[in-house]
Amino acid sequence: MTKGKSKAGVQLGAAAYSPLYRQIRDLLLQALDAGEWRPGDMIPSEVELAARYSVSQGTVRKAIDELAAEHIVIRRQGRGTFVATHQEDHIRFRFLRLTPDDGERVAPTSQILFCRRVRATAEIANALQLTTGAPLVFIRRVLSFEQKPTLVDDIYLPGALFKDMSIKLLKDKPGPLYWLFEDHFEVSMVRAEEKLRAQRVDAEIATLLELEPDQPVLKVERTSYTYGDRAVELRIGYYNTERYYYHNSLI
Amino acid sequence: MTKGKSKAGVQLGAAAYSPLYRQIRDLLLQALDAGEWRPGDMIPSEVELAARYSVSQGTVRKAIDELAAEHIVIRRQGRGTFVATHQEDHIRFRFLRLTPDDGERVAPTSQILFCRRVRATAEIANALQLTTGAPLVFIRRVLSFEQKPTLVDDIYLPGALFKDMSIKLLKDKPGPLYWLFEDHFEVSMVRAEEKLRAQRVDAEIATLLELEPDQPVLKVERTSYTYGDRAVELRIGYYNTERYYYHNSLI
DNA sequence: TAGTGGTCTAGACCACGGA
DNA sequence: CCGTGGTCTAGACCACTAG
Repeated sequence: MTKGKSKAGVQLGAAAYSPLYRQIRDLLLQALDAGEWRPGDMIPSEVELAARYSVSQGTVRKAIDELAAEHIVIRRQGRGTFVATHQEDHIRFRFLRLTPDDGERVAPTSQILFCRRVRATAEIANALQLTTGAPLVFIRRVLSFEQKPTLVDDIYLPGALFKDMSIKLLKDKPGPLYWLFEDHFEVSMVRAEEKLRAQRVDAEIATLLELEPDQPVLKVERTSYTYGDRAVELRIGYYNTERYYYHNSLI
Repeated sequence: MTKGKSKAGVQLGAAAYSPLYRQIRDLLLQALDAGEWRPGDMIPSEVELAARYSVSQGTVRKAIDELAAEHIVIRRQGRGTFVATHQEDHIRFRFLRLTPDDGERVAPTSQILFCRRVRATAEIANALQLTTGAPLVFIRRVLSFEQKPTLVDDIYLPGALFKDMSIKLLKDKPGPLYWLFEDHFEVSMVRAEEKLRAQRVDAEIATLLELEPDQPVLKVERTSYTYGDRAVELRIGYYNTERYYYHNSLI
């Protein structure tokens, strides 16, 4: 791997050229996916990785730059590069966009209402790239800010990945749900797509959110993805936006 | 500027160290702000800029990389680097997040309802970093998808920057409003912050959106910024999300 | 074919954090 | 003090576009 003679040069045709640094990026992603380094771990230094893959440090650097831009990995000058975790507020609040009209952003408290096994409807199966009838875990919870229930989440997870999920497990583990997913199920949420709408709240959710019937709520449909762009969670949220708003940056 | 002896070395204290490539980035930003290159223009090549600022091509490259990441500039291999414009769908749909439940994403048609001069309330003045009572332009418009009114925008602009804004100008210029802003007022929108809530529609907006009274709508408060992180627009949008949703990516 | 951005390398030095 | 990531340079070559 000397003199700009890239690995890509070996590829047939010309369809799928990808630069060396992206190939390295993908190898790192595979290693992460395989659990070689876990959330919070330091990954090997740039020099080590360069040796391991027989490329220059600059190429490894560019590969890591991309992973850092996706928040899959976090660089800390003088210390090293670490696998991102949802324990850090930095990451956590990228997925929890509700922000108070006044006062500080604080972590909510979570109350698990149930954790059931169900079968995938056609719609859910489609979103999670499963077949209709596939086993699912179905969790409902309420998040409260300052003792006020503000958000109801209905969460659907592929049964195959979350085998021993239980209400006990959910109650034993404080902190963000995604931290439990990382730590206990080795499923790291890397990005998500959301669809937002304003809707009248239905009776059931209204009760949970202590709202009058027919009040407007923000409905948030989220599909979350792990390393290989694999969908591993479908989540329907109902947000009371009377004193909180959903924050978004257009960049 | 040879041998890693950075300009920053000259700075007093140590408070505000900024690497050379960021200083170059800021200089480019100043040039953009001054109108040296206009939206759609090609900026000088990396080699030229390197000569102009007496740094290596690699340093210019990194400066431009940052601007490209912010979508302020667009790189096109083999052609050059261009100042981004809101004419391109790529940029346009980053600011227009409404997406149909089914069917293709298409550009809406716009109907201007009025364009007035008003004075800033304390709240608006605060958002736009003006003083209370400062002159504003106040525009209301309706956006329709497939002849269905779907979105009402109330837009507040600093009068000083949009002196000859008029309903005639607004009606003469088709395409995105931000393109008019760029082209006629030399104000380029670079990023924005939004606050979203679900709300009952008020009577006035309901009529415009052809909705029953008290229907839920998505209220979107947007503050938009130009080059130097200067707020130059406040916009309150009311979205009918019955057949469209607001799309967001969590990355 | 010339000119642009894109990739890759090699090496020197800087800034930061912890032992 | 050392090891980490961060910056900067210089130079060679690749990929793409347009004339």
